[in-house]
This record gives sequence, C-alpha cells and structure tokens, in this order.
Amino acid sequence: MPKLLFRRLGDALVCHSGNAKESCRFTTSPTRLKSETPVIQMKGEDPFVLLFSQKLEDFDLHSPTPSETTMYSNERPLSPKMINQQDMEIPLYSSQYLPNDQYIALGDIDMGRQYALDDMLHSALGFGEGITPSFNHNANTPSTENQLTLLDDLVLEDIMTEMSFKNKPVHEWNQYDVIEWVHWWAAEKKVETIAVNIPAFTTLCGKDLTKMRPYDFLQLDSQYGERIYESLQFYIHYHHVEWHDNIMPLGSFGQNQHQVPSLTGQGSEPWQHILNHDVPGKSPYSGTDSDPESTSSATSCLSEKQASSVQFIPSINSVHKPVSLVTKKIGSGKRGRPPKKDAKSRNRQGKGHGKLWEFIRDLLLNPVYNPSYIRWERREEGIFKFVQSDKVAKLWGERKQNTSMTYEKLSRAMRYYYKSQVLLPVFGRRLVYKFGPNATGWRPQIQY
DNA sequence: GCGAACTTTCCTGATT
DNA sequence: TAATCAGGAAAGTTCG
Repeated sequence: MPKLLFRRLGDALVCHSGNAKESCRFTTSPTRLKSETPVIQMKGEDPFVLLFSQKLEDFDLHSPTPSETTMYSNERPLSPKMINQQDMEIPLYSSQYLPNDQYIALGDIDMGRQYALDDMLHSALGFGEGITPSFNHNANTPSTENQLTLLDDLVLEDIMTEMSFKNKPVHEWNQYDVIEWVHWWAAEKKVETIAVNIPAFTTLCGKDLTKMRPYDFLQLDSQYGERIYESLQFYIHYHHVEWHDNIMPLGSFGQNQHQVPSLTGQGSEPWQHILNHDVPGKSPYSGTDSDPESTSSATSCLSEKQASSVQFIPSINSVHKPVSLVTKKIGSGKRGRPPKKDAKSRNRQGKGHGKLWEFIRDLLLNPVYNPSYIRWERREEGIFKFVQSDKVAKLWGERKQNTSMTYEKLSRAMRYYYKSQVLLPVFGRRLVYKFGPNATGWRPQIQY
C-alpha cells in the first residue's frame, strides 16, 4: 500500500502522491494550521486527491497537473483560480524525497514551528470516518476506497531520525547540528523559534555546549537558556550516554553558577568570546568589538569564512526590545520624508555597508532564518518568499539601527530594485520576490 | 559643496 | 477590515 507522507517547509505542508511526477502543495498560516487543522486524505494513486475539512478558499493550493487532475473537496471542486501555473514546475520536491513510486521519503522538517506535525496528522486520521469524498479524474476514474492511505505510521520520532545531530554524539556536533538541535528543542517544547535567541548559538559547536554551564546558557538566551541547558543535559544522558565519555560531569541547573566565567571577558573557554558579545546593546555578530583576540583566537567551530557569512545577522532576542513606533500622520498634507531630528542616531546608510538585497540574500543562505523567517520558493530560479515579513523587517531595522522599520518600508526598498533588475517582481504572489540578473551570490554552489 | 546612489518615510489607490 | 502591493514624492545618509 502506498504511503502518503508530508514534508513541512516553513508554512507550507508538502504532500506527495505515490507518483514522483505528482505533487501537491498548500500553504496556510501557522495560526490556521493550528486552530483549524486541515484534514487530508488521499484517494487514488495516480493522480490523487486531497480532502480538506476547511473551505478550499482558505488555502493557497497548487497542483502540478491542473489540466489533468480534478480535485474535489467534500463540498466543491477546486477553483481554477487557485491553481497557480507558476508553481507547476517544482523540482524542489521531487526525486530527493521520492525514492520510488511506492514509498515516499519524508524530507527535512522545519522544526521551528509551534504546531506539531503529529498533532496535525492525528487530526487528519480522525477525519476520515463518516466522510464520503467525491473524486473524479478524467471523468472515468472511479473512486477506489480500498486505496485510501491512512497516516497511522507517521510519528514524530520517525521524522527526527532525519536530523543529522541524532547520528552523532553532542561533542561532535558542528554548528549546523547545534542550530538544528535548538530548532528541534523549540519544536519539542512548543516554544516559538523566534523567541529563542538562536543566533547566539550559531557560532557554537557541540564541544562548546558540553563545556558550558547553566549561566553560560543564560547569557545566550536569558529567557530559555535554563530550559535549553537542562534539555541538553537530559538529551546527553538519555539519548547519547554511550557517546559522551569525554563529557564533563553534569550538574542540575542552579548549580555551579559560582564557577561561571565572568561577562567581562576574562575567561579562557572558547565560547566565552561569544558570550561576551551577547550583552545588551551588543550584537554577537556586529563585529565591532575592539578586542581582536576575542574574535580571532577563540577555538570556535566556525571557520572564518563561515563566521563572515553570519557576522552581521543580529540577535533575534534583541528584536524584541521595546520599539518606539512612529505614529502615522493623518492628513498632514505634507508628502515625503520629514526632516530627521536626530540625524546622527542612525547607522550609515547608502553605499558600501550592505545593501538590503544582500541582507535578504544572506538570510536565505542562513539556516537560522531560512525557512522560519524567509524561504526559497524555487531556489534554482531565485524565487523566495517572506515567511515572517515583520520579523525580517525588524532584523533589517536592527541592522540599520532603525527601530521603526516595517515591512511596508522594507518592501518599498525592495520594489526599487525592480528598476535595476536586482530583483524582479513575481506577479500575483504576495510576499514573493525573485532575484534578477544583477543579483549575485544567491545561486547554490556546484561542487565538483 | 555637489550629485549620485541608496534608503527611508509617507502617501494614495488597488488588490487580496 | 487588515495586510500587502505598486509606485510617486521627497528627504536623509554616505561616498566619490
């Protein structure tokens, strides 16, 4: 019996049929996913049909074969309006996740979301009873009840086996394993990813984590550091006890705090330079610290090249600092930007200090922000989408030391790139942009 | 000091 | 109704 598996990509839940040529994707908001769980069943093998409990109008549904496949909900046919021709060619979800026609592999899961995939799938399981879906393919393909595939063997644990950090001891984790684990932790604990200071972990490897004390975790994330520390100790003890023979004895949170390094940078452990940067008013990626030793001599797992790729990415936690919003003038009659009272309060703008499109590009290349903040729609074509547009705007504003930055303003700047063909518009798609011929550095590097 | 380039801010109107 | 998009207008900032 073929299996129907899902892959979550940011806000998108990707559903594959039993044929690699067929795929169907729908996107919806996290809120809707959580509060109004879409109900999904598969009917038939090739093609297939997806059945939703909610109105189809609520979803942005794309099919690769709209002309050949007729999809029906239990109430109404799929509106042609909802078929987006631009999304018909999506190699992104093809062979890598489809080993053969019968069994479909589950791709990497974005664990950065609040909602739990297993909750969603369990809800889907319960929906099938009492529902008589209609299905029509080419007007002559009968509905085949016996081909209905339930999702009973999809559990979160299976999904987790896809994550690389699980296959190695903590002290061998690289920076990406650390990031992945923190994402996994956030999903496990139902903690919003954006509330966790994940950027503070991006320069750490597993070896650093195993040597860090509770207080160190608090310095990385004042809100969740304690819980992350405890979870890590639990993880090491109960999941990787066979690996961690070189790891220091573990203490419960609250102990050993007298042993922690000082924040003033006098310690000698390799992660301390990172902690020293993560103090209020200082971004760990700002690169403005005047002490060259603190950034170059530490034995962080990051190479210089890797470090440079994230050096200007600001702390997410700091985004949550109080923002003084500019109130909109109503009917002032005066157009244009008003004179700035505090002209020196802003970071340098204009040329030479990182352009907006480069900032966006680097977010896309950073697993900390892709896909939770921004994600590729079709990477090979340079098409991307803002997942949390307001958060990206805050990041951009933080970079420019402009706390009043909004997505509206950011998007205006994005649209100015149309003229120079750094970006190209993607008509009909909200929050979607495309890199133009004058944008560089976004294409995946081919390894020879 | 000037102008170009880039960005920000505000706005109107349209669309989703 | 709110969010987003499109684009005009003008001002702020930096740099050559």
